Amino acid sequence: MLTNNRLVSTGRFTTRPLYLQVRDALASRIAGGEWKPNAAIPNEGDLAREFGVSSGTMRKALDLMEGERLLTRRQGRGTFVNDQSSDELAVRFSNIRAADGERVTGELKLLGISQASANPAECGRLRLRPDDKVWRIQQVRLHRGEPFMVEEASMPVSLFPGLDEQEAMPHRIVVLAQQYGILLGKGDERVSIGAASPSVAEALNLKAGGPILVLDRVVHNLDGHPVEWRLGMGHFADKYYLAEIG
Amino acid sequence: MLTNNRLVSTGRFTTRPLYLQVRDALASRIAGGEWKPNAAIPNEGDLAREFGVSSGTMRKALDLMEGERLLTRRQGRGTFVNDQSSDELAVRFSNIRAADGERVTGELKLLGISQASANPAECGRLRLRPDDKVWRIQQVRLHRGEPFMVEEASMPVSLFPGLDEQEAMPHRIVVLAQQYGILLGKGDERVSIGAASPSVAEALNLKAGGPILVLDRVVHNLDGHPVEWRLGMGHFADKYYLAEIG
DNA sequence: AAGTGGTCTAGACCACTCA
DNA sequence: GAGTGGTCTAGACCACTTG
Repeated sequence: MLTNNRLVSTGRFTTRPLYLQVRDALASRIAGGEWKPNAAIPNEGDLAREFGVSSGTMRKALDLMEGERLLTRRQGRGTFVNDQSSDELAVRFSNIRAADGERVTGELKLLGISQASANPAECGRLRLRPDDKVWRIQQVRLHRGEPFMVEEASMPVSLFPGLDEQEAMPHRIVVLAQQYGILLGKGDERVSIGAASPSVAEALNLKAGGPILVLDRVVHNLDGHPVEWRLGMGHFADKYYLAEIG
Repeated sequence: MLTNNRLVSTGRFTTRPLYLQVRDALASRIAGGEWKPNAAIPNEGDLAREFGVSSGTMRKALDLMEGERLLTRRQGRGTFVNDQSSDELAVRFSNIRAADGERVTGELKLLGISQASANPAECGRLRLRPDDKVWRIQQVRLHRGEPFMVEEASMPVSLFPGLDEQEAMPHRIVVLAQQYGILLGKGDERVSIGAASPSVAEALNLKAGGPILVLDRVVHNLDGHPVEWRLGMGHFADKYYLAEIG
């Protein structure tokens, strides 16, 4: 229970642990833009005093947020808000590697964007109802000038209002989410074998019907609600998909 | 610095943090079989007293080990050593799912096991030298009686001495590691498209040269050293590979 | 009621960074 | 030398499980 940056527990009912309430309050400062990317935030002691909790509790909240990739703490320097569009973090949902092990992100070319009512597949993957609206974005990803993956992304319009009116629309969901005050958590990606459709084959200079990898990815926010569904299709002749497991 | 379950810091040189020393000591009790799978271990206070640290420090060590999947803590009940061969944990490196989302582990059929000097590929993936010995194991994985994946695994003989003399050799690396006192950490898996070799095609009832998924996986111990390299090959017509990302 | 882990406190001291 | 996060202590109280 949170009132004016002061956290209280009624003592009568089971309350959300203090350190989680603190985390929520701090996270909303980041999401709301009150604390900007790369900015230093007050030190542990000051924050603890401000929220009326012990420094141990504040530390637990901050440690948790570091694990959620919202903050970076550096001994002797301070605590900083992570910039989700930094080189390091912007690629965290891209798991394609070149043969030499180097991460392949490539550049994106926008093919089209449109708005529609969610189809059954989108309803299932994004947990929407049939009358909910989605953005649909088609893109091609290039590596050294060569197209290697066709992408079809869907996002709830409710989360990204006015997306098509942006002059320079960012292509990465990570950057987009930061702009719209959405804190991203984990995603899951289904990798399977498919056959190149004529349009995919043409875009990637492949033989129609030939084998391709299909990357079916859903990215969630910190609460686990779907934010983006993306279908990626490519041959990945001299590339591989890298998963960390265990 | 650890002497007779008593942890001391010299104060003069930089020492490994206490909670990490405690973690190492507790982990070696599990690896060494002193604490058996599913057994309850002493409570926080008793352990803290035994090691001469505060309960906060002991808690930090225990929390860390819970994150490493060595322990499970349950409020009101106690702290328990995880059984790595339990249904829940034994499958943690298996990421194949059926079309309905159900995890597919299947049964393993052993085709052969042999010992050899590590080839260049094994040296690279397992960080061995050319004169190091490896076990090579060939298996086929069945789902509802149907073979769907051919597996070729390599493991350092130094980690698994006498492996071929076991009467009932366990197939899962997780179970094997627990028997040999190896604590597993994370793994990485490379997923790519390949073509079915004649032998693979025959084993799986596929067309030779047809597209298959190749799963190239290395499992490490808690220190990050490679324990097993496995190549899995299959078509996965009605299955997909699921990766958790972010 | 007894025992467990989970939360929370209010400090101390250390290691690191930077002006 | 001042300021930061990292480690560590020695408790208290709460929530949960079990006999």
